[in-house]
Amino acid sequence: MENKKIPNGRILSTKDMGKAIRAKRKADGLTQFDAAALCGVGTRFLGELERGKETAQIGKILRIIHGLGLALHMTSKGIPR
Amino acid sequence: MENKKIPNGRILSTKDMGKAIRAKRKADGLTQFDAAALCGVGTRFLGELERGKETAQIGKILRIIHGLGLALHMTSKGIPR
DNA sequence: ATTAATTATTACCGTACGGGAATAATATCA
DNA sequence: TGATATTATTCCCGTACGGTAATAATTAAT
Repeated sequence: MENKKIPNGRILSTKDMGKAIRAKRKADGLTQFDAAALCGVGTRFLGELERGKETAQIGKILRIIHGLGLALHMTSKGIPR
Repeated sequence: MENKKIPNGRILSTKDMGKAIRAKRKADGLTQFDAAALCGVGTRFLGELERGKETAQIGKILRIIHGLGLALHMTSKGIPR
């Protein structure tokens, strides 16, 4: 929700997700153009996702996440699996 | 990707995500109807998401995840944050 | 085995997603 | 500071998302 810090990569909003994706992309020294091509999406999509677009489609998001070498985990709150 | 087991809630595909969401919903004894109402989405959306729909929109997905008391985390592969 | 509950499928329809390209705005670099 | 690189915005357009309701199919309960 708040754009400040993301405690241990917890995703509460699309903003959080976008920030994490952008951070990884930049850490790897990729432009949006490069990363989009690498992940098989358009630059428009990647840019919008990084800016926190709520209507972005999950299949494409997962392609970006895995294409950039990120991992996504779902747990039950309070009881990590 | 394979629909068998999901090691520690790792999400590699929309199928994984859908299975995890359905599992939590059932563990809490909710019908799709109840859970959809709880999370503010339609039953159609929830049903499709649980079945692994790739074009479901992330904003709505996050509503369901948090509405059901699940948590989502993104990490860099190999180096947990 | 039968009934009840739940889920999947289908239809209608208004809104909109995202590719690709061009251009404006912003950030980075020397 | 000026040049270059990168990102954001805008446009066109074909495809489609998701709410709602009805119904078929499947699962659960008795």
